Amino acid sequence: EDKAPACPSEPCPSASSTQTFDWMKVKRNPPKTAKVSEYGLLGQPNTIRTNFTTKQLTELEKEFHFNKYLTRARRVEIAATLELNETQVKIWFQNRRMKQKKREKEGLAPAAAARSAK
Amino acid sequence: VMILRSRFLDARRKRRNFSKQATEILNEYFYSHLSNPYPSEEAKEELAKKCSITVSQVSNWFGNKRIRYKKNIGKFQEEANLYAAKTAVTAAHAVAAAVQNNQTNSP
DNA sequence: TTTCTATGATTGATCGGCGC
DNA sequence: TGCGCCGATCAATCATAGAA
Repeated sequence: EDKAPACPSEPCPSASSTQTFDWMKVKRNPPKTAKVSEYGLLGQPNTIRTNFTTKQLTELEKEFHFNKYLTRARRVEIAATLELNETQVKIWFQNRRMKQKKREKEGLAPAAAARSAK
Repeated sequence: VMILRSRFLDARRKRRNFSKQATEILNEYFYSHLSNPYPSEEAKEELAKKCSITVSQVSNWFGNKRIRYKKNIGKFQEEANLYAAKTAVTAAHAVAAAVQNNQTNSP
């Protein structure tokens, strides 16, 4: 499954014992959260991770407990209220749902493990 | 910038390093699959069991390992050689076990 | 004890695939 | 052709454990 000799795209310039595989070259494109303005020309837009404020997170969390999924209207409303992009709100909910699922999974496993371990 | 970095005293505060054996197992898998260190869900569960940690922790470990490895390959060279030699013998086993986990590889 | 490094966890955002 | 979601992953950062 991974020992295919023809997979690596390159042999690797100077490796003493290991080569450079494709996964080591993977590069993510910078966030599109950019707001062209503010910087006029260059000055790297928002190529960095947005740091949500406690207020924004509190509001998002509150909304999440009310509804796990957002409607377009609600998304627009929240984005405006919290001064975030609709995409950021959408992504936040997406990540939040995954986090929730992960918690439920981690929350039940220990119980089952403890039960079977008894 | 007092910033509310406080972040609710995250859970990551009381962090515990994994046992030496666990790290040993994870590294063996990582270096014996260096061409594609992406364990399948089933492989993660198996590793989690062997290491006595959760599947999420296994995922975190591989995520951190991959990023840090490619960030500074040179720094891991010694470690890579160490495990490469150590796992060379068990490589056949790893491959055999991996055969059942057909991944998706398309350029 | 203080400083620096190794490492586990968190999270905003990206990538590829799927369904509509 | 496009959008939202899922699952996995990336990448940067946080805070601590451990080495120096």
